[in-house]
Amino acid sequence: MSSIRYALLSLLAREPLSGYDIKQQMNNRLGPFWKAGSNQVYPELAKMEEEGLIRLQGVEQLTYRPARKVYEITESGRQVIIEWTMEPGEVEHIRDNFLLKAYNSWLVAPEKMYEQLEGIKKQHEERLAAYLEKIAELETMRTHGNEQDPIASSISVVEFGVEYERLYIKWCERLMAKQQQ
Amino acid sequence: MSSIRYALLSLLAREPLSGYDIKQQMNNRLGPFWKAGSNQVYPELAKMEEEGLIRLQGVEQLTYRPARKVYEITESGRQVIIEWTMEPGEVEHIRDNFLLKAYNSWLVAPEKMYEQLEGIKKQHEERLAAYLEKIAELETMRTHGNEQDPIASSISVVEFGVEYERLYIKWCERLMAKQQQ
DNA sequence: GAGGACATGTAAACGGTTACATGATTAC
DNA sequence: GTAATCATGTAACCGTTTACATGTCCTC
Repeated sequence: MSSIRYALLSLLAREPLSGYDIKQQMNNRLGPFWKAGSNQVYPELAKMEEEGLIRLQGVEQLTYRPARKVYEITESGRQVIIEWTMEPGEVEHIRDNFLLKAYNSWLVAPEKMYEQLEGIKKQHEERLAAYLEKIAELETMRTHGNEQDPIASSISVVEFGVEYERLYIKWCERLMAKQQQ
Repeated sequence: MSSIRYALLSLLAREPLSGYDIKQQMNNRLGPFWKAGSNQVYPELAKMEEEGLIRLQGVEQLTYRPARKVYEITESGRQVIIEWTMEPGEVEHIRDNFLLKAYNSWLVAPEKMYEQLEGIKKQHEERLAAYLEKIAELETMRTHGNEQDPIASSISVVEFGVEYERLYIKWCERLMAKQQQ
């Protein structure tokens, strides 16, 4: 699938960015959705430039720092990402190690499992708070009544995250109650 | 993390199994949660046997077929999986390509996006039905009032799946409504 | 006679994570 | 003086996916 390529094009379809910007957007802002390391971002940008999907928009040079290379998407790159977005795909499977731990809960003392659940629940509560904040921020930037607004798409994705975290928290609470019976 | 090792031990903690059985359980029954290929299962079983985490319980030989090697967990393996289950861990990020497509929905015609959502929703509805069936099946096997019953743990995990699919379906419906505005 | 189930395994390719390397500036 | 930020990139490793290989039995 090489999903990293599509992730990069998805971001560049919105605005010109440098490799560093892309890493920041992925790891800080939309962190829990996708992540990427420099080793994936920089070589992939180089490949995509060769293939004409993106082009160097400009280079910002400060003497004491590596040149900041800002890329923009080309018409060809836009077509590729649009095609991919419309392409039908298979649903993927949930991959979460904590579910595997829950599958083993019968093996451990209920008090121990309760502690585990408490810790995981807390982490999901933090994520939930971060997503809600992110949505509030995005709402202020939104062009109302325009569903072709990229901000509206961003909000939809983060809303998924909100619902996911709420589900996870509720599920933890239900399991915690069971450990106390 | 080498989560494949923990997945194998989690299954073997419940009952003795062959490599083939394990693949079946992962890819058919609990499919959408974890998957594994033969290239992961067989070498990992061999390594775990060497390390004394599992042992060969017996070999069923039919002349016309490779010998069916059934493994059982050892006390040492049991300790390893219990330790891991109680070990605190970081929450993982959601990795789902369709969310990336939704992030790009502003790029495509609303009718096209509607079709995409319809297809994905359908797939999640099928999964939901399969999970509900699985739970009904598990409920009949359950030892009631015993939370140390492995079946109860299985049910909890599949219940997570149920809630996840319901969330996904609702989210698709909300987005579909937006495409029609 | 074609294809799937059973049952083990290997090989090659891909994708992702962690760590390394450089080097000046700024903040504590 | 220590650590973080900015900014590019490389190297080594690990885990996963897909395909290949063998061989018989059973069903359509």
